Amino acid sequence: MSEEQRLDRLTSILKRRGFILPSFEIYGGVSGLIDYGPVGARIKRKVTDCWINHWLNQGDIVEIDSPTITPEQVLVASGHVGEFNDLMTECMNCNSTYRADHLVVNIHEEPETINALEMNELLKSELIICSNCQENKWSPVKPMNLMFKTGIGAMKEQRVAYMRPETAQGMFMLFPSLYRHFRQKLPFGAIQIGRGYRNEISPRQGMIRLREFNMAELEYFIDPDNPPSEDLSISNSLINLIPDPESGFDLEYNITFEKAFDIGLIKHPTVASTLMKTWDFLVKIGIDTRKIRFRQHVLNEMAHYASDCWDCEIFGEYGWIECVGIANRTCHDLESHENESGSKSLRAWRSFDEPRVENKTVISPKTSVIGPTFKQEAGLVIAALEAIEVDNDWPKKIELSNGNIVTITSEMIEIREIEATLSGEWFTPHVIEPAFGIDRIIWHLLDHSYDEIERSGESYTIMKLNDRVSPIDAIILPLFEKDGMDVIAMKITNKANSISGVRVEIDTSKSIGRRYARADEIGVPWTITIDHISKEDNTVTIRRRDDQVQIRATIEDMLHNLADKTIENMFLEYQS
RNA sequence: GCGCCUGUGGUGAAGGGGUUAUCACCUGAGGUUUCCAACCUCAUGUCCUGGGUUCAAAUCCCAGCGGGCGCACCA
Repeated sequence: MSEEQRLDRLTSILKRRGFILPSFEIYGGVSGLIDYGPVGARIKRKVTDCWINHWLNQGDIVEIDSPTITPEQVLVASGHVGEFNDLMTECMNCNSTYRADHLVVNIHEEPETINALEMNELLKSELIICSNCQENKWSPVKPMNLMFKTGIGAMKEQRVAYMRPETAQGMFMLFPSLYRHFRQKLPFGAIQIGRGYRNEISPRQGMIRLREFNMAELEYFIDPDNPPSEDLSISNSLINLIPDPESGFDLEYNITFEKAFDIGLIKHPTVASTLMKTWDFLVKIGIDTRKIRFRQHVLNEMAHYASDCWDCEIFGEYGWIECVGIANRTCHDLESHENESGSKSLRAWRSFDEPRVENKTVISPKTSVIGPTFKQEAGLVIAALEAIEVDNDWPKKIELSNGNIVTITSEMIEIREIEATLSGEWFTPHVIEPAFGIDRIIWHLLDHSYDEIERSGESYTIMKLNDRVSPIDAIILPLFEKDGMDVIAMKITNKANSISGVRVEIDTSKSIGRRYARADEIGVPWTITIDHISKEDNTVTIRRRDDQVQIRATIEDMLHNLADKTIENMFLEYQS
């Protein structure tokens, strides 16, 4: 079997056996959209369930679910509307396409703020030449919208909206509710699994770059002055870490998370524990530990909201692919939403250890004088007085917010010493976010599990998925579909499926060897065979997929272990 | 978006301006004491879509759609 063709063989088996297929194929298909077939959808369900439990088990994290249709304002505040509407231009000589803001970066301070008309003018500058052909004949710029735009409302006056490019905004929208739910104590987090949408220019590489994809994100809200940390010494795995090349560290490390944090490679304690939990999850579902690495973003690669960022990359047929992004989004999102919406409920309260007593000198307006003097402008006068510095230089002229200048005399005010007791303060929480690309993770899970072996001169395929993520728990096989074996098999199937959390299927067609082969191909870890002896003594054979070892057990024991997910323990004397 | 290559049953391939398009595997029905893709009989095909050239197009040409690679893009 040639290694070069492995990707083709894997892709075709995924299609043939109902894991992953192109969407809308009878209409020609749409690039960047895929279907999970009957086998793939089961695996996806198992992976996402496992992910949800992984985080919920932490105790201070809850699950939420929010709409994919998102009003424009939300995405203006988050920065996506600006970021996702880049202007593109084309070289009229050689047809190369560029982002216009990248071209003018040397002649303009803030390229991202330029509008289309300005940009067309700037591109006429002789300084801007095509790096491909050295000409400077640029087409008029066109916006490249990476978000799917839609409108809320069926008739006129639609409110502009977009399909969400990430699930995270849902968690930020629910911050006030989460804050109450957790009885106003940080840290806490919210997770969400759902679809995200990006209208990619050119989706490529099978299911790696999709236009509609499954994301799983955690927003973990923390007090930046008191960031929670976990005991990193519980993990002694050596982790492949690639620091930012400009950070002054070596190019690559293989060290524990604890060590990486101690030497300052991972700077933030909560980021460090998030990296560790990300690693734990990937290992739990069966990603090959040798094919995981964490790469620190260089400063200018970081997203507009992030202050510290690591990618978790997994190696597969397409090379190293970013599958999880771990970012310290700081207070960016909550603060932006506070500014955009005017909401005051996006903050948390931090009590001081000791109440702070502050003595202040303030200008206290005498409203009994100011009122009759300034009449309807009195309110503006009081507001203006609050903003000026305290001194004893009266009378003085001050400017009101409506532009009028008024004279304030010492009779209108009183200079007073006041004592204020502050028991705490409001602040905007920081957010640590791991964002998992579920489709990319499932791709690599299948890639790492796909095993091609040779058996009696023929190639043989085993999908070595572990119990946690296998599409079904077991397949029930009557050796013959007669003599009562079919009846026993049906009984076992019904009984097993009535156990909560257990899913089995029955397969009666073709020879027993072929049925084993089919089960191996879709990654079923156990096959249960009913033969003539089963009728005599209620025993069946259990076959272990990965080494074809068989044991004999009673139906009762088998069902018991299936329910407890402990079939493996029945093979203890056959350790391979 | 641009350039090059490409599209034939579920999968993998062969062929190719002219009756009914070929093969293997898979799948379905039946048979066979059938424990690792055994065997026997039978069954199952929009040659990606649209337009053009032609007496005749799955085949040649053009466009679209899909796939691969390169450039650009991937906040």
